Amino acid sequence: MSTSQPRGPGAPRATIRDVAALAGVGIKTVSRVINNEGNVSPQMRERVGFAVAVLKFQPHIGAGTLRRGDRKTYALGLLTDSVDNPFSAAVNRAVENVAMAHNTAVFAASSDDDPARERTLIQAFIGRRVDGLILTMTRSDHGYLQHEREQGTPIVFVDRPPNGLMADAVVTDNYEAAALATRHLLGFGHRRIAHLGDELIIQTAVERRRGFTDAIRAAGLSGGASTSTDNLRSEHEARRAVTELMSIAEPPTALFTSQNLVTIGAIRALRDLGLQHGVAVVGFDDIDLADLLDPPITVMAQNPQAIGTLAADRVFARLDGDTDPPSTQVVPARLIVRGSGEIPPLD
Amino acid sequence: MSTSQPRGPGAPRATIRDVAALAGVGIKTVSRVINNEGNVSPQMRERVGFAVAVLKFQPHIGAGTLRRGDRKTYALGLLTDSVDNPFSAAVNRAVENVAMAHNTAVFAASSDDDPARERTLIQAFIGRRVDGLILTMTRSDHGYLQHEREQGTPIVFVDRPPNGLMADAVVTDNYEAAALATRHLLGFGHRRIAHLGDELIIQTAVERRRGFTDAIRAAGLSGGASTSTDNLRSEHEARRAVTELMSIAEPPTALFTSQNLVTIGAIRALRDLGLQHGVAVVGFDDIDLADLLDPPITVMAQNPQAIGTLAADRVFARLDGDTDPPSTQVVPARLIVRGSGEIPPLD
DNA sequence: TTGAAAGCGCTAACAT
DNA sequence: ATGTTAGCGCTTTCAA
Repeated sequence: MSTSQPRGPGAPRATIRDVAALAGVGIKTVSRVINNEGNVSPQMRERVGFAVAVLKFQPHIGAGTLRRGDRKTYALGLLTDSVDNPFSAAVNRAVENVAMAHNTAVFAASSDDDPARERTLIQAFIGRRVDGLILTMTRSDHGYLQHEREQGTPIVFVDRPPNGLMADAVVTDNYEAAALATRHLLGFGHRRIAHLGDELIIQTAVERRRGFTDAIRAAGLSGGASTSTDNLRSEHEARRAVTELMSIAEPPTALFTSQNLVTIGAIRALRDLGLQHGVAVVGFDDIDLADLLDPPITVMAQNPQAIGTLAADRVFARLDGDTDPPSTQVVPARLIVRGSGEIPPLD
Repeated sequence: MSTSQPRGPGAPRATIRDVAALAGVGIKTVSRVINNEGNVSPQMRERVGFAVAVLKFQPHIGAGTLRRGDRKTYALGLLTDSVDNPFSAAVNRAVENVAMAHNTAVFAASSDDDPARERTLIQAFIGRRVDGLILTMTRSDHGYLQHEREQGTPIVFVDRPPNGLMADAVVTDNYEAAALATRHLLGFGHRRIAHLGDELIIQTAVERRRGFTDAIRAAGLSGGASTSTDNLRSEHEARRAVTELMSIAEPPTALFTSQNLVTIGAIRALRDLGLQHGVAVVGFDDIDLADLLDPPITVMAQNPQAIGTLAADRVFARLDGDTDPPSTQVVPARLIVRGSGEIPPLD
């Protein structure tokens, strides 16, 4: 084991010039070798390769970016609500896989669905001249992105559509998926269903709420029978909301929880009350171990891997010169029936 | 909503020179303003600010890096096994929080515990001249990092100690935590305990296995009574391994599963066999919803948030000139007793 | 307080 | 097939 300590720089970092000097060639020849260009004799290639190895030369990608025609940084900016959220983490991994195949690194950042933080992080990406942006945005106006688009930077919105911008997007049909989930509950005879939703600053929360409300109306139920609690920002808030909800006079017999953390909070609340087998639950987003719970949780599952992959593919297609009009790709969600969503109403 | 499409660059991106020209000042003055340096009159500041706004000028951080004395890119490289793993995702988020406070962006990459991929990704970080590296490594030799350290780049190892390098590290005491978990099972009278472990290419897997084995030996049990199954690389493999294990003549009465995915695979296998209440389980790493399972899962929980925070703090301390000898910080793990680990042996 | 010139490490354009 | 020169957008150095 080495005992040397990090006492700051030892030998200065080798540059392309150092390599050229050691190999006794011009710097352009070194450039040709490290970029695998043609018109280099095998002997040259070897001499340069030797010098590169001796000096442990690592080309400075940023310096190349500055001079290169295409100005590529070989970096992407990915913004999600949080790298720590399982849904976003799956998107993140899918994006990384595609990016890696294109020699591209990924900056990952978490907005916490805070419009100010969101903007700060995007500016940071732009200042670093990322080749493309993959963004999960709040509903706040983000027209400020237009300028960056005009510079030619591909921008793809994931999970939620853009606001005030015509741009590529990869999303789930949240309205339809929520309506489907709601109809599933209606089909089992429920007439008092509660919707528990995320912050309405988030576009998908609005869509899911609409899908729920319209499905309830279409079933000919009065709005009063079914309720909606919005702006639940954490598992904790969801838990409290459900606990309160179940204590009212005629409590709901079924819950539609419109996001993974909300679903978990609701399940905890029902457990606390011993109602997990008495109240039906359908959640939006799949949850790890949902099948091992008692009852197993029925969910409307999105496909984050597909969403991430398609979004990254779109970015690289644009970088490769695709000039088709912006398009929105809809990734299907699917209902996974496990048990919690098939509990009939008690009364 | 705008209808313009992304037809490649419109007006070219404004540079510091464009701003200077529009404001009728020298570029150094613009530089002073955007970097908030002193010695600029208020009038100048405003004139420049106006031009910046008109042109929507965004300084090119990479260009500055090239010339600046400190050479900082204001970017960090974070390598974990996968951004998609809940443990790593929690580390990732903690690192991001610290980095953001230092105006620094985070490249996040997933090694899949593959030494070749690991090296490729680190080279990519180095080529981008990140200010610091936070790495979760396999046990493969990584002496090649020494050169980068000598260039002054702070490197902090997270979750697993470095191999062939004296360097900062932030880890859990895996040996002790595994021994503790094993003693917990022994305390309930188990004499046939199975260890189900991750790939031995991973240092922590080796440590946990050692902790298990030593605790078994210290209890005066013959090695034969307790078994170890290693190199389980997925939930699926763990599930199969446990299924087989339970079909032998004298099957174990307790399982120590040394990683989150392995724990989940084991739980599924026990369920399949209807043994979830008959065989004790203690898992390493906490699992979402572990408390809602039947039985709730007892785990030895690490603290990924603390690990990520301390690692990032260490990087920035080094960047701020800290020259203390490399140190290893040990973050405590704690046993969370929930039920599955307190099931007594049947025979 | 302000600005002109040089140069960071690389690639583009143009010799040879 | 190889090398020379200029210059990417900034900051540093130094002069005014």
